[in-house]
Amino acid sequence: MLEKKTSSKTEILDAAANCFMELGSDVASIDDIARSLGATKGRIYHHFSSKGALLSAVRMRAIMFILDEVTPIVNNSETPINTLRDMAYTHVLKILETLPYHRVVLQHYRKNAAKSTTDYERKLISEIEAKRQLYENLYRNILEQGMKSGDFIKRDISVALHSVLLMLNSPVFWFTPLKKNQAKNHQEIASQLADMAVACLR
Amino acid sequence: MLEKKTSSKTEILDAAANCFMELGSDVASIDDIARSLGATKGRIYHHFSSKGALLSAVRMRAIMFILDEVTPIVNNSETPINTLRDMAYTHVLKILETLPYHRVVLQHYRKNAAKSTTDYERKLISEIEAKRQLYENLYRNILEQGMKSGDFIKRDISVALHSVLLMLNSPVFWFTPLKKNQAKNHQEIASQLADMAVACLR
DNA sequence: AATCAAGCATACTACGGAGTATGTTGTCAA
DNA sequence: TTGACAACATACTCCGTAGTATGCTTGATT
Repeated sequence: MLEKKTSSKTEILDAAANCFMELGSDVASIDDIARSLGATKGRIYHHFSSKGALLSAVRMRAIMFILDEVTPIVNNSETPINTLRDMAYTHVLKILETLPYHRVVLQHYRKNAAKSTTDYERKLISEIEAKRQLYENLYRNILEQGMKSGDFIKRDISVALHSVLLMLNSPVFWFTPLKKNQAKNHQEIASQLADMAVACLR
Repeated sequence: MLEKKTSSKTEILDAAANCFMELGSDVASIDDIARSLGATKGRIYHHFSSKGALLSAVRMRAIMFILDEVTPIVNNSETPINTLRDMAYTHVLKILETLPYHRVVLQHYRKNAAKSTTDYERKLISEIEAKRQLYENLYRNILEQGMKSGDFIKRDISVALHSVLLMLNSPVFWFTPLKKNQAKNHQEIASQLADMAVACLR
């Protein structure tokens, strides 16, 4: 019964991610999302208190996909280069698996403040921001560590950090899913991007 | 009189770029833009036939900023490495100068199809896409040339191309203008990003 | 068997925003 | 000086959409 509920919720989240991705989260209406589910508004408002809350749930889920996969990699006492490469590879692979969610996230990379948001929605947004910071710091630490040890060239930490992270997110912009050899294709892209990410730091 | 007209138009474009940047092009209303000009809708609709046309004008202006600066660099018979570095440096510098416009562009990197667009607006969008393709090909040619000559590592051309271009656009995401040492700051960022762009290809 | 709530659907309201129709002012040309 | 047009402002209309209030159905519980 609890599983029924969460499965219905994630089904809504998946549909919302797709609609937000295709039309943009401002243009896509709740009715659009409901229609893509073969349902009506009632179903969505039963699970989410507002459109902003639904959007935040999509964004949070996107971040947690990545955070849950990459966090365990950090503490394995490898060299900065190998650790970063592992993180980058895993990041790209997971991005490609859950692409619609991350397309939505990138729509909101800059546009933080909507026109009218409630306190509750602002709280959700700040929670998302906290997770994003957490994730960013994983990379910041590795970069600082690598620059200190001489594995990486010493650059402005902020410029390097953002550039690398954005490069790892680049498939969100251009990747189009194919049917054939999907897994292999994903791995190849992840491998190349991980190589480039490491390369641009040396 | 003609100058008066174009100056009023570019003034509107600047205001639109700022509003679109801050609120997102879907949320920002024509009234918002007019208000930021101390004017009303009438002024805007006198110069632009619709909101979509105004948005397209902003996007087109953004691309032309860059295209006009970078295109002349290509044909100077330098090595691929030096040419690419020059292109990248110029690109970043111009991006930083005209930041609001490019923030708007990036909001629409994926979201091509709005909900209801007229034929005229679709024509504007296809013209923008053509310019974007033109610009992309400048880099594609240099990359192919450099991979052939051995200056660059042979990678998937598409992956490398998009990654480099996105890296050069990365300040659009994180850069916040300061008052102090602005020009110097711009040049330093451009230099670092150009270095990284070249580095990740070797 | 009756009750009750979860999980929706249906039918409404309210409002913001795009677009339009029309009015107003300044400027230049004949 | 007048008429004509550019460059706006003002005052509307109309429609889509977020949100709500309420009704319906089904399965679990007592």
